[in-house]
Amino acid sequence: MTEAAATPPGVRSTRQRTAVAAVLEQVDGFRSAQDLHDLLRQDGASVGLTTVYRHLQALADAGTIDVLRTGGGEAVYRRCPTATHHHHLVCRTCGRSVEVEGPEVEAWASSVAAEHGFRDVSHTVEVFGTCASCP
Amino acid sequence: MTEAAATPPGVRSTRQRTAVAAVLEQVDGFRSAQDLHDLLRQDGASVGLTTVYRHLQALADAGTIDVLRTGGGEAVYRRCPTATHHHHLVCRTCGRSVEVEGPEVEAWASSVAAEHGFRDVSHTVEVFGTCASCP
DNA sequence: GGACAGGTGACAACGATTCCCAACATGACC
DNA sequence: GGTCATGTTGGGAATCGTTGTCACCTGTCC
Repeated sequence: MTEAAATPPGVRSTRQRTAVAAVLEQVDGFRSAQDLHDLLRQDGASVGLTTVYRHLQALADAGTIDVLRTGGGEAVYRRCPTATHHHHLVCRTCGRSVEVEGPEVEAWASSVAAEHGFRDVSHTVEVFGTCASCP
Repeated sequence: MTEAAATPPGVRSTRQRTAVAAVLEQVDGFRSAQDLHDLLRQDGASVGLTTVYRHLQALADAGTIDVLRTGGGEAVYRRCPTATHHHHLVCRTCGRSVEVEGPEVEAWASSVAAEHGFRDVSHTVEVFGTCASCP
């Protein structure tokens, strides 16, 4: 798999690609592919579901958007302002999410992995809760 | 559906229930429901896939086993010796997993949540890597 | 204008999980 | 022991999110 920079040579900037990127900018919090597809429909930008999945995957591969798995196994996507490595504090009720950093968590993960002889370490850290504006 | 504590009145201890619990004791590391189903078949204990799912869910609800979601969206289950809250260091290649504790992570999660006004906080922290015995 | 490369989208296929429902096992009661 | 009520089981159908396929479309370059 080759590293795909933002619109590398040979990748066209089509109406659909733009529409998917645009809808991700508009929404706040994590949304499923189907949600985004519906939103696109509502906006009048009719884009096929397959195409939505394709672009989401490309964007995720490029690191432009973040992907999370819900408890139900559904993938949810979000365009994050922060390009650097970070984690999320997600509201269980409204889906709103806050980007958070945790240097101590990064340090803990590496030290724990090293301690047990694990290499090529990656980690998933997500915090779920109910935000202040939700009952 | 009633809340199922560890064998509450009205819940029978059937052959299938025992078999599912037993196979979880035998295996090391996280296994998918279908894997466990296959293992049961191999052991001669024929249990329906539906039943396997049912018991895994019940055990997970009761907190007896831990559930993780793989990148592919598949749920994997493991019986953990440690009853207290902990996290996992999982080998990407062989699936072997080590239970780890991270008081600093717990502290970080609560403080970050509090800082943003989130209540009823839970978190998922998993560390993936390649273990010492895998290439 | 024509050829070409890549993008698109309707639909089929897929894998994991859940639903449904008839058959079954068990314990309680007579 | 026989009957009944109730909870459990399991096979297959259904569902859901996702991916693959393939004919068609669109922009670009000559």
